[in-house]
Amino acid sequence: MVAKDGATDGSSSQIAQALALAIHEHRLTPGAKLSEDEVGEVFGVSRTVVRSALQQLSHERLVELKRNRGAFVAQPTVREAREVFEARALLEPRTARSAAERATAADIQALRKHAAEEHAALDAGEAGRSIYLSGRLHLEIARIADQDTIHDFISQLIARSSLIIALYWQRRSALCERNAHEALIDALAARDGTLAEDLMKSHLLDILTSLDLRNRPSAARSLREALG
Amino acid sequence: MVAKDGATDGSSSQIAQALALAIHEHRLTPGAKLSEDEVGEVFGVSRTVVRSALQQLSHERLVELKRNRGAFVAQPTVREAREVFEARALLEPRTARSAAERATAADIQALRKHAAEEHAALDAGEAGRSIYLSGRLHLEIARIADQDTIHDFISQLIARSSLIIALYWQRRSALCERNAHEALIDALAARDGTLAEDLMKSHLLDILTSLDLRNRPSAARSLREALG
DNA sequence: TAACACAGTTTCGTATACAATGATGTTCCC
DNA sequence: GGGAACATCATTGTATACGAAACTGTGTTA
Repeated sequence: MVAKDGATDGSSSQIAQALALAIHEHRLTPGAKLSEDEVGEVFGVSRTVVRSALQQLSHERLVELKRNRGAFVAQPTVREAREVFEARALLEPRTARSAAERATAADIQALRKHAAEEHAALDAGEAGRSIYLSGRLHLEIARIADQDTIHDFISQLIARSSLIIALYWQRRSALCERNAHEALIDALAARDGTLAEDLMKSHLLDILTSLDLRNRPSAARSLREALG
Repeated sequence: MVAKDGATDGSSSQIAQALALAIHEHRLTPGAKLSEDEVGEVFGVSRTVVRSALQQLSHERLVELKRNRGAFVAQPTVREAREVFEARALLEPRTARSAAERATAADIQALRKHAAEEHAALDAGEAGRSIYLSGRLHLEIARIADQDTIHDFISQLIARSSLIIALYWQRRSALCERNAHEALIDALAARDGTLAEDLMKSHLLDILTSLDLRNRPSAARSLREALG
């Protein structure tokens, strides 16, 4: 996969992507029901292809399929939240190191542009989009490391992180991100693999500790509203 | 998931599991075509549920779905082979350390039983089954570490490794496995996390270097023959 | 008033039918 | 005889239909 998704097998993958984006940007919140009929009507396809899309998302752990009950946007538990960041801690620091060793000037430029977009979204008050773009930055780093398999794993973990943040984020300490990403990109630009690895490690720890892993506030919105 | 797969949503997952087992044990070899009609006839279900099963397997990278062409048992490239073991090198050693720190007496006993089965299969000349059981041993270690998310990743990597071995294995050096697994279990039994981590790391390296990552011998067998 | 039972409605699970795409075999022309 | 265009066939992609399971609301009863 990486950059362009050449293997998209038509409509079902497109719908899965659209739904995933809506989830990433928190337009669809954890617990929201995804009725097959309703999704099918929104996208103008039959339930057959919707089922295929939902199954894809279920395998990425973005939606949960309950037998005879339907599909719902996943609600990661506290335990799952810890596990996801445990896995990221295993994968991303070493990947950041590889990325630092491989990054080209064009890569660095793309990363900076990405970070700028993220800041712009944050300044514009689009919190959901900024979180999505923040995840994309991590993914871009994984892409630079040029390991598709690990990239795919990180992709899934970031997607789930988006859900986790939606559930367990506490308002304060929203600005730590900015400096962290800047420093990371600087390390990559300097080809300093060790520094990049350390920064990524502490960055992930920062995110984890900024979560409130006790209670679970939630808010389900309707599908049609989220997809407009 | 881990041990019992409570979330299996009925027939399609069962069929996916049956096909996965056939692939693990090399009764279905890389490149083999999985016709929807044929699979449906074998299992006595309609194409609808077969498609669902094949889609599951495609997400696990065990089968490749080619649009308008059908489903085929995946044929990992040399690059994919390297990537899979790269990912395993990132995940499994640290997981082995966690497992060593958590393993109970019952866990160790289960591991030894598992290893015994593996040896028995190897002695009985059931190469395919012994490879499958070898993978299961790695998976059991991940289960002991009690990290479902990482466990799932490792599960997928081991499944793909089975395909890689089917394609790139060279006959000689079949016995290194035996000692490696014994030593690993000993380290876990001794609660020596550092040793377990090191052993796992070198064990994975051993497997990788025992592969011939240049040419690709392959042999497709018919579906009905493999499934009896 | 609260709890239970039942029927109605909605939604999912699976099978089947039709349309579209790619593969195969044949024929015709050079 | 070789190759290209075409027709036929097989297989997948999608839609629809029917049966089954679960949720909802109402009415009855203790």
